[in-house]
Amino acid sequence: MGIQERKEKQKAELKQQILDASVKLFSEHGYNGVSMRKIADIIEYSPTTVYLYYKDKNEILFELHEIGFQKLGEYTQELIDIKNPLVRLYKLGENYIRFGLENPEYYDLMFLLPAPMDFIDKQIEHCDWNGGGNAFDFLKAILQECMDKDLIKKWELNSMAMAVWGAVHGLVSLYNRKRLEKVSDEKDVLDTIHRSLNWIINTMDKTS
Amino acid sequence: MGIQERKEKQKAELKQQILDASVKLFSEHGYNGVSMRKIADIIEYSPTTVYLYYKDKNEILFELHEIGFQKLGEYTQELIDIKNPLVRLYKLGENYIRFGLENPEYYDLMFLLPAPMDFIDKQIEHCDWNGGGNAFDFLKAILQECMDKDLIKKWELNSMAMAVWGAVHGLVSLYNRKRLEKVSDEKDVLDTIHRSLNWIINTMDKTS
DNA sequence: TTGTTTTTCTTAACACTGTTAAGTATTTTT
DNA sequence: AAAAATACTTAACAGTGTTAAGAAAAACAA
Repeated sequence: MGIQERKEKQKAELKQQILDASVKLFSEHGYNGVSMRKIADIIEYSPTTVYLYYKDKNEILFELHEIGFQKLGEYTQELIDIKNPLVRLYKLGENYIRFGLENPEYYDLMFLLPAPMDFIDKQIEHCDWNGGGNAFDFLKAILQECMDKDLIKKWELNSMAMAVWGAVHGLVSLYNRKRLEKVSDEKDVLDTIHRSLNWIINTMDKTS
Repeated sequence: MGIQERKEKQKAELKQQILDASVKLFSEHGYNGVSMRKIADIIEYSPTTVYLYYKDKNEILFELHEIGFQKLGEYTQELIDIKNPLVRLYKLGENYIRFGLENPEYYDLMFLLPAPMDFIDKQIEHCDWNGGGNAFDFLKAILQECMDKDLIKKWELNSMAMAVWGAVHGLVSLYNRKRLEKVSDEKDVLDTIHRSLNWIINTMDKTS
């Protein structure tokens, strides 16, 4: 059935076009720049056609949030060949923060906005948060290695990982949402953020 | 001029009515339940009248966010007579987290949503973030006392305070935005959050 | 008391938003 | 060529924040 095949290819192509249009709008005008009607304008179909390819707007935002995790992956790729796990942890923190500050809109989608999680929750079939889960596992593996090599105090892994993630996420989100500049000298907030990360690693470090 | 006086009192009363209606809507239906038209419905005036008392919606949300800081203050009142500053810090963290989980909509307004900060930034007259500033100073004072009493390692105060705030804020916001339950066992996420706080304090504690 | 001015409030509109029921074109199959 | 299935659109619902222009009410002056 060559026709069936061709039709499915065309459908996949249009679905990709919709996603491409969404990425374009999202990159150029951020979260609020993405609307069903604007997507429809770009692909030159009516707004309702978009709903034939994506269940709702949340599904599109979910796809965008996945792209965000791909980008975050690129920021953490280079770390794998750092031998000392505590140094690796420090660099992971630095790159996580850098990703968050350089891609605030993607960061919002990944960690701040309800939309992508709402999509996951409303899925009938079981659907995990793979992006977040993998990133968290990566962090946990480093922390486990730090404990194994006796670089940090032993502790229940999950809670320690959540605290570390919470700390860097807290810094990024407070900065992006303009809270830090209101309580600290506006000129060197960025420096202070990095000193914060330094303090965290330094305080964890058993050998220091 | 008794008339002038009475008119100003009436104006103040209507302004308060608008705020009361906003609080009611916010408490019952959250952030998305507050709209200019719904406020107008409750006070039984036309939507445009609201604009004669508040510049825009952001100003109303700013007022609500201030009420949130009052509520947070109630959560931290009881701590002042805890002698050991490290224990006080621990209890502060506990109560901050409890506030965040018990009042997620207020928490959003105070630390997550752009609206109240947008209002501050667009004010012509200088306008500080008093709520946030005071809370941050409270935290800094405790940390300074910990350093003075040699309970924790000495460090530049601002960055340490930002790291601690970032950590608890990170935990609260990741939980409220449904990220933690996706990477950790859903049943004991709350326990894990508290173990995270324990780890932070324990890791800071020089004497442990 | 009448007329004028000032203050207060409303009507109507603009330009959007996500989403859906119902109907039209187009394409494929019988 | 007729029937069935697929693809797409029109029009509407029910909202959103905000503003220009005009009406109603109250206060002041003659």
